[in-house]
Amino acid sequence: MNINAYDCGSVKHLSTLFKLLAEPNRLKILCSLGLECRPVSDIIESTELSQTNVSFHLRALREAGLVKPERKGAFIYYCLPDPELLRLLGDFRHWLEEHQKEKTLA
Amino acid sequence: MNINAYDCGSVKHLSTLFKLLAEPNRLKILCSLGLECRPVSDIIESTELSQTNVSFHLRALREAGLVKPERKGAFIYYCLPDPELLRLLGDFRHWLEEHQKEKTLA
DNA sequence: CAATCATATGCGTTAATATTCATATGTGTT
DNA sequence: AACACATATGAATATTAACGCATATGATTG
Repeated sequence: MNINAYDCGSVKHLSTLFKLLAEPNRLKILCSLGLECRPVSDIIESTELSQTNVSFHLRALREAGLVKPERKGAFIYYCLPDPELLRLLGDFRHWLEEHQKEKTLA
Repeated sequence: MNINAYDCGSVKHLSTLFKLLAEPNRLKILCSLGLECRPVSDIIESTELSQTNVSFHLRALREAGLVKPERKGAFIYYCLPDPELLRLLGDFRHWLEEHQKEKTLA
């Protein structure tokens, strides 16, 4: 039915993933986590976002399985269950840099 | 000032890129292009979107340099100037699949 | 078990983005 | 030059998502 040269698979899933990553504050949160597990209070501090806002974004990330909460006493630590994600982000960043170069050259 | 474990570089740029990719119809368009150059009419047909809408999204992609227009007579062909982008999309898709597995296992 | 701290949630407001409609521009054809 | 076709654009609307406030929940400490 479709004459696409390239199958992107479930566009829907990809797009929801990208939507999550497209929000600057969520990206900040992911980066502030890095490979470590950190309590929400740490994230609030390092991102300088409001508590409500951090919680809001963490929920989105959590529900998508991009971060995983773990209770430790009164604190809830969040981590990336799959740090591979950071590598992918790095790949994109790298691509962006190259891509910028080409654009300014052309 | 910042105790981030991981530097995601310019979050801003990454986020604008992801924002572009987060729109399902834009993704569709990119995939419908694949490695080929195609006139807008083709894109309209294969994505089944309205002409206006395709044009709208093409503009966004064009302004970001993700697609490049080239006039051929009355037609305007669009291509990916850097097909590497498709590979990155593939990486993400692949990651998503793996990630889903893990989630359902856990 | 009251008080306090960490985090989450419901709700209303606001801002951003997509979509459509009508119309404009640019190109090839007769 | 008039017409038909391909694509773009402006304005209005519709949809979606972010943010803050107030408050709820769950855990710890005295």
